[in-house]
Amino acid sequence: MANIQEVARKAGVSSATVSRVLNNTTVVSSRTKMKVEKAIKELQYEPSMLGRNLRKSESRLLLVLIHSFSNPFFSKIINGIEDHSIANNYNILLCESDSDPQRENIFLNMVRNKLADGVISMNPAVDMEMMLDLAEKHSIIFCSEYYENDAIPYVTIDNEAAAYKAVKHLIKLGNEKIAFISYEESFVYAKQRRNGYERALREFGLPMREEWIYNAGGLDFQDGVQAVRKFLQCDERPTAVFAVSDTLAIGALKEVNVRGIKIPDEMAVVGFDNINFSNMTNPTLSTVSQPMYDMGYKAASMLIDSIQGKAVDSVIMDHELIIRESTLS
Amino acid sequence: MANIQEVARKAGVSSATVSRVLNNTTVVSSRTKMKVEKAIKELQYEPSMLGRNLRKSESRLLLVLIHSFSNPFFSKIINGIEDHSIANNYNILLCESDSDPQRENIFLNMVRNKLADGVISMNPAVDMEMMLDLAEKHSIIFCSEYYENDAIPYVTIDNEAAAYKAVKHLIKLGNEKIAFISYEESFVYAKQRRNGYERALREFGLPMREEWIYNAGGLDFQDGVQAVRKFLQCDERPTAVFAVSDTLAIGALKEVNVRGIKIPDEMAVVGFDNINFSNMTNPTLSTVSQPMYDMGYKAASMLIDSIQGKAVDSVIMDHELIIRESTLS
DNA sequence: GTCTGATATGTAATCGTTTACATATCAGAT
DNA sequence: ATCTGATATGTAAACGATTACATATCAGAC
Repeated sequence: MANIQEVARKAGVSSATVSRVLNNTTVVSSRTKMKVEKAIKELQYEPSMLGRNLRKSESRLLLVLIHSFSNPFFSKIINGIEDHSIANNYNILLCESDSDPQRENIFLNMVRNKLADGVISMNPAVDMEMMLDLAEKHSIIFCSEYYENDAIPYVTIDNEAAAYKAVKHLIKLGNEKIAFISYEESFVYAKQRRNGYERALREFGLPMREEWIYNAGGLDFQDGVQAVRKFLQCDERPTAVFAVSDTLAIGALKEVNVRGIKIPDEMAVVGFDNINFSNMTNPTLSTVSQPMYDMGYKAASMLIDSIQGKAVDSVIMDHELIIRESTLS
Repeated sequence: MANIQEVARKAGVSSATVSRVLNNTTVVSSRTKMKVEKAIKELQYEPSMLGRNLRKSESRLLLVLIHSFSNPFFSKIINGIEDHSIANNYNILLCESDSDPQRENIFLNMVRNKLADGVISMNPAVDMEMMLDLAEKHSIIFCSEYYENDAIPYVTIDNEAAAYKAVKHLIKLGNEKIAFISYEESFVYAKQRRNGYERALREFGLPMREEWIYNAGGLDFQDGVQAVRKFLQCDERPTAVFAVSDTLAIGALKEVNVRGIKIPDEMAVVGFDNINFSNMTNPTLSTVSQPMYDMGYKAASMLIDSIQGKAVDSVIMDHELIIRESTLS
């Protein structure tokens, strides 16, 4: 593979001039420019990013940490991240750290090792201390899940308000026994959603029972199925379920269907995230929609700003309650 | 940020020795080793991949091309790719080229520019000529979708046989009017699945009608919905549907449900891919399962072999027909 | 004919590693 | 005391770009 020196030799100029042609950085006379371009074509020269990256000491790669590919919630966010990154000549290194906790370390080493210029973390299970430490020398943005002080900028929604709105909607429909499918309340988003759930119940003077709260072991459909099985064993069977995630809600829907319980009359269900599927279930699922694409786009924009040394502020985006058949009589 | 020279100076050795300690490449006396490790710790030194990559002229990055994140079919494959890559000190650069055809060029430039050491393409819409050209100088593996000569190694399943098996299953259930939801028959996998469909019909002497074949405009749920609407307008209404993708089949299921048509008695449905969600629909979806994780794992293994100059052979993996409620009376 | 400033190009250092080759050191054999 | 071979370390040249600085060229003004 030809390098810049060979191109220079062939064109009868110096490598500096070739570089100038390549980057359009200074004026090069049109005659030399043509000579250089001819040489490039003849040698099928392609500039090496390795050389350029070393010299500029940047990789133009952004690390994106997610918990798991299998949750479709992330795909739209990633679309947003990717679009903005590519438009700014960055590329993304998508890393799933779910399966193996020590894998996270491998990934974060990439930014320490200059293989990535910055990080967008969407993984709520991330080691916060490590992130805080890393943030002192590198650019980090949280997306969706974040750390509850302003040490690291984030883009998210008001989870508490969204959950409150969802539960209030269930209450307005006449439900008084409302169950909650939670997940890992050490995660900020889960805790906030629970707070919203509790606030709504309190505000309307409704009972709050431990047995109506199921702490799922994961975010898979199957975990939602389990939750409903548990609820159906309660002495006082709940008449509505709010889940912190659509995947859980869809599993719940499934199990309610299987048991022949009528939705929403005997059991109303609301999820969270508005993933694609939520519109394809039977019945369709009411849910809270986050502006996923925009969140990703904004996070990427914030990260690139931060890499370039600009100050960035956290953002809280709008959410929306989407009412579908699972709460529509 | 400290570099290797500073570490060397601090430890009172040469940078070569530091490098040797770092890479465990030659024997270093335990006393020097300790000195070096102490210096590394004190300076909080982290070796720069940029320097290393340039020197070794490799990036240790694998480019993975997919059509779209939104099809969950890919997520398991990517898991397999990632696991094998990371175990071999590679990382993956996941690229979605759906939205923008010229984006593909940006991605493929990464391998020309040495930013990626090889490519796994799962994008059936990829520009084949460009890939063939690229394959002359770089390592490329196709996964799932491939090019029908052996110029570029691939890992896939026998799509024709799988489709045949699925349709035969519908026939055995007593269906004689079987519709087919296809998608872009310029894609090898779609064409092969159609061949399997047609072979089954022919073999059992069943009619094959143009109006029972719907060519979807995309792979979204909504496209499956459209397909069923079309089928229901036929003079002779089909009693079964085979779709080239679970996403299409799930859309079909949805629309059939909405119309109040009984599944599977009045309309049986079979999909393809066994995505997670296919088990959560109501009723659950019969489908063809591909060994997605293994396919990804194998593709990564083949690519790394190829990068290291080994010869690799294409692989055809096993598939399995999974029978669920949508074809179970 | 000299000077000035603008324009175009070349020179060489630099980014941070790895590694071929050279050299130093030392134990054990003679 | 010298030699040998093994072991440990150092020297310096890559890898392939970018860029500060120096220099060459030239048109126009005097």
